[in-house]
Amino acid sequence: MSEPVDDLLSRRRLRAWLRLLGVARKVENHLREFLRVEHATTLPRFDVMAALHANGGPMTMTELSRRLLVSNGNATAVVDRLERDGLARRTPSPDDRRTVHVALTEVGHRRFEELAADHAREVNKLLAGLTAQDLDALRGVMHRMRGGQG
Amino acid sequence: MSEPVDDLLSRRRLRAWLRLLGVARKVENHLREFLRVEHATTLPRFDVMAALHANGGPMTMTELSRRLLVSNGNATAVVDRLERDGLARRTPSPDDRRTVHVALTEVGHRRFEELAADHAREVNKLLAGLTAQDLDALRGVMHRMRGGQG
DNA sequence: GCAGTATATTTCAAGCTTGAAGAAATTAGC
DNA sequence: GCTAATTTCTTCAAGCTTGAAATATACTGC
Repeated sequence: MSEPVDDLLSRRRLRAWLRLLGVARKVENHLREFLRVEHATTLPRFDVMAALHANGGPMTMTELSRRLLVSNGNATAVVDRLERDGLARRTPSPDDRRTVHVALTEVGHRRFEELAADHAREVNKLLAGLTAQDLDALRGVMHRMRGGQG
Repeated sequence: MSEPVDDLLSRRRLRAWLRLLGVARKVENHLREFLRVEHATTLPRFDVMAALHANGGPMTMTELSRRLLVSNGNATAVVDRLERDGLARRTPSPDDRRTVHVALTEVGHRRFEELAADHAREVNKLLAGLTAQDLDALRGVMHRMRGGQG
């Protein structure tokens, strides 16, 4: 039940994945450091705030965890801390008493807007070497990569 | 000290990064699940074993943490668990009493070889949609992406 | 040799993350 | 309406991860 993986293309795919992962981690580490030093916050917090901000209205915990590709237990923990710091707020859903609506507070929105601009600049700096052609190519590759899985 | 990031290329770079991160997380989550269900292990353990296996001889903790782009405290923790499970072994360096040499045990090597083959197959499956041209393109893009940072 | 500096590792507190189990509410089938 | 299955969220234990402090050793310049 396991054919050997030794043809050229397979090997190249594995190398490509390892390379991709390495580059992604390096960029992620850089951004984590940037958020910590310049804005005294963390990547998970930023991700949650970004999702809530982008969504316009409030989200349920499940929507949030699915969007961010993390477990629901994780979403609970990060939102707990954002709420503790006054950046997010939970309100019970009027329609469904199982669900909670999470949204940024006014302070949270303002805070995120500051963060987002700097974050975008930093990403742009890190990816400054990429041309429009690179972005075109990457777009296609990411699309076909994502297609491979459910 | 902060120019606005609103030109087209900058915006595309940000979107490309978010896309890349999303795809990488999805693949990573899939592999994590695969390792857990099929092999009762975790991605960090796999990464450490892979580094030790690939290196041939033993590595120091610092070499290991730099290779994997993680903190030294993290390397300590994962190696602790691998050692506890009899898969890795620490031996004091004869040359430098500050450093430790970490290596896989015999069992660790055998275990990793089983894992590695399956892991490679799984990656190949996830990336099955990528052609040789995609891999060429990705290679260039990753190279230019990495060039952007220290 | 000594003082100061740098390096290697571990320890620690805090936070992140997961998967499983539990509590509460909704939905579906009868 | 009742029961069973499903959904939503939280809690929990374990593990992962970080950055900083502590410890121990090695190096460098006098």
